[in-house]
Amino acid sequence: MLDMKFIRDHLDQVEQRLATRGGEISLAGFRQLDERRRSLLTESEQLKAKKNSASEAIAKVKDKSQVADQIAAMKEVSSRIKALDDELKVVEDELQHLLLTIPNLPHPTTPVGRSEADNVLIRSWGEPPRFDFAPKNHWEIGEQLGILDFERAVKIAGARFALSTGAGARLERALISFMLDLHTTEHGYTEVLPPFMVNRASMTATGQLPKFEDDLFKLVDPDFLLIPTAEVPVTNIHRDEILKKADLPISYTAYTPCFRREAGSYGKDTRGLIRQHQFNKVELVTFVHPDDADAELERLTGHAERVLQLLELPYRVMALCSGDIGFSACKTYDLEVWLPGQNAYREISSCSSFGDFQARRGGIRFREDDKSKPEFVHTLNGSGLAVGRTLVAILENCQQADGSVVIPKALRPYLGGMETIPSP
RNA sequence: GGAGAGAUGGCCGAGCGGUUUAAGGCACCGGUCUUGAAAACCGGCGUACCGAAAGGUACCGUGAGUUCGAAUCUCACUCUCUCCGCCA
Repeated sequence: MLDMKFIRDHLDQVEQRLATRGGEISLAGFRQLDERRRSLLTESEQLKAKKNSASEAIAKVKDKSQVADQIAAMKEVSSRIKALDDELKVVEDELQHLLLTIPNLPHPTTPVGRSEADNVLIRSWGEPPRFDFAPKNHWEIGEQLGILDFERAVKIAGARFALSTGAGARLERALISFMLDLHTTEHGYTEVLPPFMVNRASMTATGQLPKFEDDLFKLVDPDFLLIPTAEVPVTNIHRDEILKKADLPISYTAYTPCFRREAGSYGKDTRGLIRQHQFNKVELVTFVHPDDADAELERLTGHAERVLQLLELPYRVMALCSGDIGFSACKTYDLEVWLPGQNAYREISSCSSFGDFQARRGGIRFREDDKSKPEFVHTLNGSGLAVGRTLVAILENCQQADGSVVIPKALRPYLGGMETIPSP
């Protein structure tokens, strides 16, 4: 959510900066609601002041019959206040809903562009492997090794679900442990294991609601929603709190499954593990002082990159353009891992800075010192990494001519020293 | 699922229609005293919104209602705790 006062004072500038996201966002409705709200509020509050002082005067008189006409007059005032407050509530609800549907302002360093095609290459790491045979897709490799079973997953659940078995299941568990250990021991994150279902207030704070309800899986109980990312429960750890400046930065890492409806992506990535209704992810979430947010995005992105480096998987870092960043983000770096089976780089992590956008929605604040007013913290998060896609990258990059897959060295201690997944 | 109890400021806790600008205590911050510290004493100490300011308004779990006036009365809901049942 943007600061209402900032929008009011910089209406044209806000409109222009939002326009770089594409689509059309008009703030004419905002101006109208904002003015109506303030005029109703002023009138209502003046009448309340009058009512309060009259009540005090009436209270001092013992014989109420002497002030019967005053009491009658106040009855009028009260009903007028009620009428004003009723209208005010309608206006404020509308204004609030409008504010909740306005996306974040792109960061000044976010490249301006319309689509994915305008994203900017920042750096790349590692060399795509050369094969003296035709490299296979991960679903071919996985099925041949007997570690991925898509057919049975369809039977159990449906399309866009996967069943890992044997070494596949163990590899995924190893990846989760490996990532969590790296982030907790070397990068200073605190591990958390949050709820996988959250309430509507939590989804609203991080920005999934009210606009993207269709992307979420809902339960019969309407109060609970399945998380599409650990960002939601973890960021909400500090919702409606005033943190101490000395506590910042706060860094959490969490493994959770993620549940996404993938509405509107029917044609895309229909085969394999790339796009699933349920997938595992290790997430990084940090709360920082506003002055540190820019540097923190670089650090956090580096922490996600470190996972790929230790796994020896080639990748590149892209700065998303204004037309491609998410609703709540002001700046985003995507890490794209090389996938030989697709002969392309594909997203494996998305690291974003949200400024005070989520903090304002969620009331996450800190005090500069004991005397000063609370200010909003800045929040950031990134995948560190998407576990299913990491499995895909390992299968495709580390495949051998004989159909076996060599396990990256860093992962072997988590697999009882296993060096390869042998071809059956 | 059944029965009961409760929800007040960072914490404890009083208040149960108008002397509450929410008592009192603890914690915290500033000061006096002291060689220093402690103690004692004095003062300060919530959040949000409207306003150029002065100032005003709202908030005692949430939402409605009664009343000239609600932390206080009524209704609904939510959450927490205790016991019973069920359960990994």
